[in-house]
Amino acid sequence: MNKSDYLAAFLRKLESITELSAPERQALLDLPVSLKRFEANVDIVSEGEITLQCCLVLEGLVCRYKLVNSGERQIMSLHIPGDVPDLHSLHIEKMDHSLGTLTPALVGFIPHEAVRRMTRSSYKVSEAFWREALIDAAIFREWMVGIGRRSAPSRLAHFLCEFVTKMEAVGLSNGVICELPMTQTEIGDALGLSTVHTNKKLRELRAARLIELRGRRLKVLDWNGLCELGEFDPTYLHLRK
Amino acid sequence: MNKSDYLAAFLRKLESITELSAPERQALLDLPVSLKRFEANVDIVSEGEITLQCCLVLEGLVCRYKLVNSGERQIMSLHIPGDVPDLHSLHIEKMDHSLGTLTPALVGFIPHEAVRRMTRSSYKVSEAFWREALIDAAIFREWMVGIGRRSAPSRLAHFLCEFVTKMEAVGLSNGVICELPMTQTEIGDALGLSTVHTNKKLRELRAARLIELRGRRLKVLDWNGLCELGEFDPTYLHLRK
DNA sequence: CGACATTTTGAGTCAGCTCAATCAGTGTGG
DNA sequence: CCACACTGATTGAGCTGACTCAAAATGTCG
Repeated sequence: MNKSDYLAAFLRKLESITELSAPERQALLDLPVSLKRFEANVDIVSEGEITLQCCLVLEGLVCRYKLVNSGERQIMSLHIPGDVPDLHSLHIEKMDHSLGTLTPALVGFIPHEAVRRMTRSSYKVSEAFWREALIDAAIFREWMVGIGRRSAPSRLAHFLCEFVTKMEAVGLSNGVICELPMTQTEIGDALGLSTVHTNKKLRELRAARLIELRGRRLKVLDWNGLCELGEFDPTYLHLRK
Repeated sequence: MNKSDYLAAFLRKLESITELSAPERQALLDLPVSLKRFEANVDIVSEGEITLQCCLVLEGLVCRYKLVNSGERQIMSLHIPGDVPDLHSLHIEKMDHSLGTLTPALVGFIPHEAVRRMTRSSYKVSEAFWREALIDAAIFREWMVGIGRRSAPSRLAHFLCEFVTKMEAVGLSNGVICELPMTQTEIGDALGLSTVHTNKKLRELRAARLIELRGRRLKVLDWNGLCELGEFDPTYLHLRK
């Protein structure tokens, strides 16, 4: 795999939400990227840091999180290959949260400098990135609604629907089966639930024959049932097609 | 009050987060705005609509919300004079949530057309708006942490700290006293709490001499105590100064 | 003075939490 | 191949923060 294969994941992601012209695509492929591997459960960028580069997830699963004083963690978003989870650092230098790995990961770093040069030379690219930030925000809102107003089983169902949909959009799932390399504690941290409760409700989803979940592998047995339970409507993901 | 007085609120808001040059300021003041009044508790834009204009809050309090099937509401953000709560509609046409008034409000509408012309002619303005969207997202994240991982009293305290801070940034509070024209039901909807529980915990904050809250008027008696209880750290608001 | 919206209170219930084991899967070294 | 260590999944037994229901008190405004 060479550099443009890596950037291809990024392109694929961008094109799942926006249309790009050939020169724009080329400009993106020409971005300078330096690669770095991380093991599982380490920070890529920590809260409070000032960054001079954006990071691009190439392999693995990455999350955005914050810790509260009691020591509990809230995971605020998940990032799969193709995502640039800290594009916002381009305009907001100081991180108000951390970015960490959930699995071993391969990450590409692109200097702000280079990204800014590109967004300033093409308003199309600039608007594509802006749009990407807006979709991120839409996902935050949807999670907020879930945490604030949905029951644990519904939240769980919604979470799984969203994950499969996002994985499918970048070709990492067929819509039925995908890798879900998170522990139940981590899933709970994303949904504002305790580990024990997450376990019990996950068990119920299996008992209801909505899903199969063994080890890191998720299989959706009843997509409609899962969507209904989670009140999942993918509009907020604003995917093309 | 004439048109540029209205746009001045918007400018003030933008300048609380970004620096603008004189020509940029002028271009913003030249934007075409049409005014409309709304009574309390009505939608300005509803979920599912496709919009061709951005709305600018000039007077009153506006919120972004979503309803879930059980009929419960989650308020996802509050918008005070100077805010453009649906700037995102510029790049995401279909609303995935509603925008409604909490009080009678005066709203200005600016055609997407005009905004887009301006953002495309000045990358500074474009980046200012982008930055604004990123700050919105940061606030969503912070609310998510609160709803997911903080106790009711802590959430309440955090909410009040944030509200006063935002009001102060646009000159609508002196940091101690401000209008908070929301019912306890609405505050609960913003925090993912029931009305009754909101009432009881608010009462506790008063009993602890942290705040005074009568009618629509909030007075902070013990700012440090309130911040501590709410674990309030304003970094995520990314205000200048 | 109504009529209506909002706040407050009390009582009882329950979803989700904590604590404390136990079980299962995986990897390691001998 | 087995014993041990470690991580993650599961279970059971309370506990409690937050919820619902219902009613009373208070405020607001034409």
